[in-house]
Amino acid sequence: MKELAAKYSAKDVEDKWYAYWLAHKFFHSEPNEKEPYTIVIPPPNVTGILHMGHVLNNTLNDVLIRKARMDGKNACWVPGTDHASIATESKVVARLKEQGIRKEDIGREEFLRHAWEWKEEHGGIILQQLRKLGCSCDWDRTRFTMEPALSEAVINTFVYFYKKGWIYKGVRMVNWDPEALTAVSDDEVIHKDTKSHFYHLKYYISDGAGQPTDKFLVIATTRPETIMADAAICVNPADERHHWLKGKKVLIPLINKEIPVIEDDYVEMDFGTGCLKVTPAHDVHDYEIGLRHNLPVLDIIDEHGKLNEKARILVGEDRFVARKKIVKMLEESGNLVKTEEYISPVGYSERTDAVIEPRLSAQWFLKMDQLAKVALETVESGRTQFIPEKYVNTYRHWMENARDWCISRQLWWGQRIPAYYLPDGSYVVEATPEAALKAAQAKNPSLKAEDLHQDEDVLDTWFSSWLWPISVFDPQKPGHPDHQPNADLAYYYPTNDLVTGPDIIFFWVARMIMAGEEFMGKEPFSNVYFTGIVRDKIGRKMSKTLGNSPNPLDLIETYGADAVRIGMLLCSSAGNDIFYDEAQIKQGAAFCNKIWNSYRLVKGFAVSEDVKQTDTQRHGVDWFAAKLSETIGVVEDHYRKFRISDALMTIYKLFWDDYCSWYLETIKPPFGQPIDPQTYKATLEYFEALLKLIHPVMPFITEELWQDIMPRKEGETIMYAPTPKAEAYDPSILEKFSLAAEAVNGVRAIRAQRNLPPKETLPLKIKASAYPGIPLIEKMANVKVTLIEEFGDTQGVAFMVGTHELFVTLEGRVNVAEELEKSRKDLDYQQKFLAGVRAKLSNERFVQNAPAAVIENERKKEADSLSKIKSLEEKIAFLETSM
RNA sequence: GGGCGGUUAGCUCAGCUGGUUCAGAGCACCUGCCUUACAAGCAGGGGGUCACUGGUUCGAAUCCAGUACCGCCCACCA
Repeated sequence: MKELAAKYSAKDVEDKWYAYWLAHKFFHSEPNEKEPYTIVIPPPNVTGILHMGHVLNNTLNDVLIRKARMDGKNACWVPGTDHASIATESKVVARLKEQGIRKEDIGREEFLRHAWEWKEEHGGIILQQLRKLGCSCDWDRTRFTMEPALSEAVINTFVYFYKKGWIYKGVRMVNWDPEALTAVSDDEVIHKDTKSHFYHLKYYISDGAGQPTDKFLVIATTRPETIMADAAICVNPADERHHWLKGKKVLIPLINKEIPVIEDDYVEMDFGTGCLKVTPAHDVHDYEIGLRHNLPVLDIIDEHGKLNEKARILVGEDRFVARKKIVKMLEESGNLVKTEEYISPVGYSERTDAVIEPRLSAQWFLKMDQLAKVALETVESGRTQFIPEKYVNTYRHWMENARDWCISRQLWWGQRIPAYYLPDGSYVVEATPEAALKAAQAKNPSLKAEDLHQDEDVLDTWFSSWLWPISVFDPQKPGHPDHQPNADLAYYYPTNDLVTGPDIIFFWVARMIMAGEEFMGKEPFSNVYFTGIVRDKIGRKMSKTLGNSPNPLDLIETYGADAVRIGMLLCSSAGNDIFYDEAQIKQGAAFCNKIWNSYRLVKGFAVSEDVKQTDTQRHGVDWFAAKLSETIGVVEDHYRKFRISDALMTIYKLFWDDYCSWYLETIKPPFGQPIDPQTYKATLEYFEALLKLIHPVMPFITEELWQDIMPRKEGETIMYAPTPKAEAYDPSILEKFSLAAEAVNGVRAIRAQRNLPPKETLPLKIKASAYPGIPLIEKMANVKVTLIEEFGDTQGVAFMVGTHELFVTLEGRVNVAEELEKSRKDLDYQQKFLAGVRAKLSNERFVQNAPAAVIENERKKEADSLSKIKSLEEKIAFLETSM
């Protein structure tokens, strides 16, 4: 690099270095004798595109992995994508719909062909986008949850649990998504308070022959369209108001169907009317009551959420249309007593936002009790730590109440459940059709392959991603606890850190822990860092419909990847939602520019053997060495505690304030003059150390400049430069420097307040026999320092650094009245402060109870204050005489 | 309805087991500077009753209790 531009241009360097890193396989890891450091990526949806949440998450991952790499560990970041069953399938369905094709018409095979096509077209775009961000994933290890080996792992796992007796098929009330036409798990249902109505309906008592009498009871319901499926009316046996109903039968309005009145504790007496209509097919609790009382189940709503012929009326109507219509009909028939406004929690599908319909269907379940128990222990024992810790509570609560996991989905995109049905309706579960046939023939030797029919459902996506930390290394392992782990798995497992959002703590994190414990007997990661959710400036979630989500690639294009990374990290403490603001990215870009320009300065120094290092320069060099070591200690501590944004801010200030504003200004030779070799060498070394420190956060600009500091060989990279280590240093160096710096600040403040030109050298008197860093003060503050015993009777402005008194003489330019007023104010403050300290010291109980160090400190405060008061009084006296 | 977390400067947040002059940082803001690395900059500056109330203590932003508001998780009183 010959001429450095005045501004840093990210565009010119990012692609270049990323290509260089790839060409040299710097991201690739193989097991070796070094300590491994492993991260598996939270696999994004295969057809997804990069959003701000990904940027946050993957920036954090990349910072951790790059840091570990520079710390000398064998760092491996495994990337990949998730097939995302529902999300992908619904996208493919939508696309086919545009072409006028319905998936039912083309059949499974053909549909899957389209889906794979779609995956080939869109799959992996997001991984390309991660490259733009600078992510140092081991791309050779890229995995996909539905690639053959990983699918096999999923199937094996299913067979394993089935044979263990933990997977069972059962008819259950499931959360049915009438839009996606599949069952979803409890966790995929979002309850939202929704305005609805509470309809009070009259049910007339039957005369025993199916005719209404004039007596009736009143029930309250939010779902009048389901009355045709009522199997009973239920009252609490303790409810005296309803004792007269015992043994009676009532008639369902409109269809006049006779149903019994039953009694069950479940009914709350003081809710609604105390009479509950029991509709076993369309409500979970009602289903359970139905089981207890042996009630018939009548399912009147089809998979699309429309009333079927069993409803007898309103057949073919959508459930919500039917609701409106039936209310009208009930009103006309006189059965509607009243309608109340009512807000109740309604379940919505996480994916499609359709209102969930409780629906009875045959589904596959995985028992959770044992798995959850073990996985809870993993976290409670601290073998896996959550950052921040507060999520342990959430986790515990869920684990203690985990319900069996509904793992079947009525979809095609995914791993098909390896259950094979025999003509007699029984089934066998085996990993392959061949094995299934064998198992079937054991039951019935005459069976042939074509007699078997595989279950139509696929498995929940999470049933594959829970294996991720294992299967990416050794897909043979899941489902085979006795299988000897291959070399990769043995080396990389357990992984170190997982960075993910708290929204998938149950979906994914908890289940990975379960699978890890079950198949490996060991937790899948040591630490889980939960990020916050990225929100916009005013706190709204980023969403497509709101249009408040910027395209990260545009931002990278505009500001550079390093700037975007800084922008995301600046305000992201673990577990806190982060409020995205483009201003932060601008701040990142400004920092890039600052680094760039500091390098321009350093690189522009002419070095001459004939020049000797000055005292000031030596002072600066010694000081920064100490400062650097001190700060590295702080940074390491932040990293250990996963306080990434604090680590970043600490380095940011070290670079900007300490290195640029203090150090460089201190050692900078006069304009046009060369610098001595000793100082130059130190300056470059410090610069390089800073680059290394900040590299995990800003990979591109640091590589660009590191490569330019000195000639590097092909194949060298800052990526593998060791993290700078803190050296032992003398803390008094820092103390002395800060005394000097405070003197400089004091003079600068006086200059600024009084509008004194920076070019004018001012006389600075210090009342002391010695003061540290006088040459430095003279250079930085543009003053001429004299050490004196008394100020004498010259005019000027005094200030204090600690207990030292300093004085800028400004003969004839001092507004005595103003100075006097200011000094009196200071004196007043000091006297009050002293009074406070003395009150403390004269408090017997304080002196008795407080630790010695604290008392000692109060004494020192008292002494300091007294000395300040003394000099203020002297000053005031002097000023008064010169009025 | 149950649980968890939060409330500190205009904004986003630090402040670990109570005690250094503890009330902080970054950004934003104000003032003055085109000082030959950087105006994406330099120097200086203002700004907070630490949500509220009470308690514990010699001493509370920090510990305890209550109140208010905010957020998250869990939970289908039909």
